[in-house]
Amino acid sequence: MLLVKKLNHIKLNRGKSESKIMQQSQKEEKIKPLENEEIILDAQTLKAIEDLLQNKNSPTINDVASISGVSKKTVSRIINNSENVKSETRALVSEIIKKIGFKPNPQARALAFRRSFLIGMIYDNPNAQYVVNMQLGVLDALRGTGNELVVHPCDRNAPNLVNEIEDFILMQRLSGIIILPPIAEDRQLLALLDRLDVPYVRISARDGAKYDPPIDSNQIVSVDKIGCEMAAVHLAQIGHKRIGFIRGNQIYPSAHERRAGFLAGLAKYSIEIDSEIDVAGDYSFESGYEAANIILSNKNRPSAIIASNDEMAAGVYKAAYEHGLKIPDDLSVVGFDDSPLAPRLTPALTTVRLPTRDMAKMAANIVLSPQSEVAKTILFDSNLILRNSTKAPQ
Amino acid sequence: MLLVKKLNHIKLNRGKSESKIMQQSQKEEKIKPLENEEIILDAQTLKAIEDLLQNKNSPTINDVASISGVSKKTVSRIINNSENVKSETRALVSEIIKKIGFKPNPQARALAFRRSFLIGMIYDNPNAQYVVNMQLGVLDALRGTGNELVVHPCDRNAPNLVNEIEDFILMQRLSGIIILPPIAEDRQLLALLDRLDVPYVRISARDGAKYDPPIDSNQIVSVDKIGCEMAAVHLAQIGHKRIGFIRGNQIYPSAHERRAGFLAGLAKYSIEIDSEIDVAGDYSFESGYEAANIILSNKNRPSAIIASNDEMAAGVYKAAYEHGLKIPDDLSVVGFDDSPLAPRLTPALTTVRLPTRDMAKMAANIVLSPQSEVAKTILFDSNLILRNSTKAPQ
DNA sequence: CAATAAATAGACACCGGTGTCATTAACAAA
DNA sequence: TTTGTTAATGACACCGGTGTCTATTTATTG
Repeated sequence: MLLVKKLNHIKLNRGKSESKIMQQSQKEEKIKPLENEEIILDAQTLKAIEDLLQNKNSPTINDVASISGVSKKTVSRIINNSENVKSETRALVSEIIKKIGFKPNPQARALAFRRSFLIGMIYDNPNAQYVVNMQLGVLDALRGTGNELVVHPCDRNAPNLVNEIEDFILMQRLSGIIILPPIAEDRQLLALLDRLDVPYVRISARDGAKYDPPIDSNQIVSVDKIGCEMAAVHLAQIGHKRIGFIRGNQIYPSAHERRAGFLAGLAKYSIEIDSEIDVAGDYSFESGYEAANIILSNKNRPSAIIASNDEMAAGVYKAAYEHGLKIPDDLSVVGFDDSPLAPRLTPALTTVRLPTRDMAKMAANIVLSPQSEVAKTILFDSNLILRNSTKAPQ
Repeated sequence: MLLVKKLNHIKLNRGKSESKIMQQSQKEEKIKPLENEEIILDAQTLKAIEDLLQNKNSPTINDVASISGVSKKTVSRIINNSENVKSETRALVSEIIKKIGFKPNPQARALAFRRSFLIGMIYDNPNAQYVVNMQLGVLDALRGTGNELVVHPCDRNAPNLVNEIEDFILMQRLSGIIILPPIAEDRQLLALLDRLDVPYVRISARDGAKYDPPIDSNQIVSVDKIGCEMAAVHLAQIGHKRIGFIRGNQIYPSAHERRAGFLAGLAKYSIEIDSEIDVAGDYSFESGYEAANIILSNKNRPSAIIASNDEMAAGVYKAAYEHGLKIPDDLSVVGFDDSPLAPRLTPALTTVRLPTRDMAKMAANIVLSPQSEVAKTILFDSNLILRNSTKAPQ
């Protein structure tokens, strides 16, 4: 076991002659460490650490520097894992940093780096569970990186939305931005983000490259289509021949993707879509209720309904109840989102789950990592969660 | 209409003699403004502003200072609404600040002020809607104050919870903290907050002063009791004589308060509580389901059940369904929280609403305002939301 | 072994504000 | 007019880090 003695204790800003003296004494004291070195600090250093810890203020980089006997720039290099630091120096200073519990001040770093180590999450989404899952996912990725999450819900209809968000980003000097649907499709906002030169990731239900004009940015895409296709296939497999569909709000890409999945599933079983039971909705409970009323009043009532989200599926439950239909015996229902609502409905709702939290985590990781030139698109599959709201038709 | 000319354009850090010259020329140029003064800048200043706006970087306090011809300290005073600034100076500099769109850099201020203008929200709460409402309420209060919200969900069972939160607070130098239940009752955490000397507000369902030992801190208290009492009174009024109750998790004060409200309501109608239908739950859907099964299997089945939250009320729906009981005809149900679930259940659930968002807004306002010595307690009443899950017994 | 290059460390200015204290201006009282 | 007092302003250090450039060691090479 070898020792690394602390370098020395002289003041900073010393003159040249002093500097030379230091180097000499240093040479004498120091012993080169092997692997698995153990750092042992001398009594004087331990005393200095002790004294410092009495102090109520949290230690600064200057404290570390003076105790270690190096310049604060060297400490800075070690904090930031920069190159060109001798491994012994690094080991010693790291030890002292740990001993005195030094944590670099984020505001000071922010000032010097010209960015805040804050990640902003911008959204206007009514689904609380979705938003919370996204926050949790981002925090999963941020943990231990020294970054924090600043949430910024907004109103997509506010006239000065773009300006407001610009102020937010510029003032806070955000290190990165994650933007959730539906405003992740807002062209003006995306133009702003491109202009501001802040790393950002869009979360969406459809690949931006497929738009016209295409959106060229990092994005996390949930493949909503797959899940809806699985739902349709599931219903067809257990014997349903006539299946109603309630669409989402058409301004969201997700609505188109989900319906496309539904159609794809039907196509596999050569079932034709009947426009009379393919009804518009807007993702709200009420619209689901109304759409279900239309579908269930059809002279050739379907034996199953797929709703484009769980809210609307809950509306189907209400309409079924009023039509005297029992779920799943008289009517099978499938939702989308696997919201907290789904398992709590009676009977529990079969639905499609998106890996929301994982998507957000991935988004944050991309924002944190050094940006490559080409925009990344990462796809996440959705999948079907079977519960008790579907059954073979009678 | 009178004019305020800009003071002058000399460089900062000028010598004394220069300084005198400035003052003289200033006297000649300046005209005292009346109320409703209109600020007119001279051509030279406008040119300087023009030049600055070409620059891509956001303007700094030095830019404002040099254009206005005052020191940056004076600009600082104006930003912070300090005293001892001549009203003309203030008007002029404010005008220039507006013209060039100067926004003080929060990180620089944070460094100098030794606090970050970030408000932390600390919680471990599974109810997404509750959390999101709290966030929205806090943001309502923060808007326009230059503060931002940093969210910090955590795990109440983590062994190093206190240390982790201490690091969070100290490193980020939070300007204030809002802490949500249930961890707003955690004694260790509260001890930490007291020790750290950061303004914080607890949100809770029971007045901390009533604890033993009492908690002495700013707090926003929801009076859960009132709402439950109203629920019990409502059921009694429409004729229910035998009412079941499902308790919440007893580690939360809310559980006690809600049950106390229930008992108070019964007492008003001289209804006695039967311990056989006063069943434990833990706020989860499953526990509600199981408790309801116990209650509904009672030989003397009650005609109504009050559940301590909506989740458990949804569990009651499931149990009722399985017992072949129709809500509300055979069984009335009342929940608590007015979660998004409540109106989406079939039939829509009568429940108690807490003014969550308003509570959070108030909490944030307290955290932002200069702290008085005495701890504030602010009460918010809950109230009953009537929907379709209650009906006179048959 | 000297000459040269590469690795390591430090000095100093700077990021963009605020605190403290000194200085000057404005105003009231003598 | 002079003096005393308060209002208004500025100079300068400082908050706690990083960037740049220079100086010093150490390693490499002819």
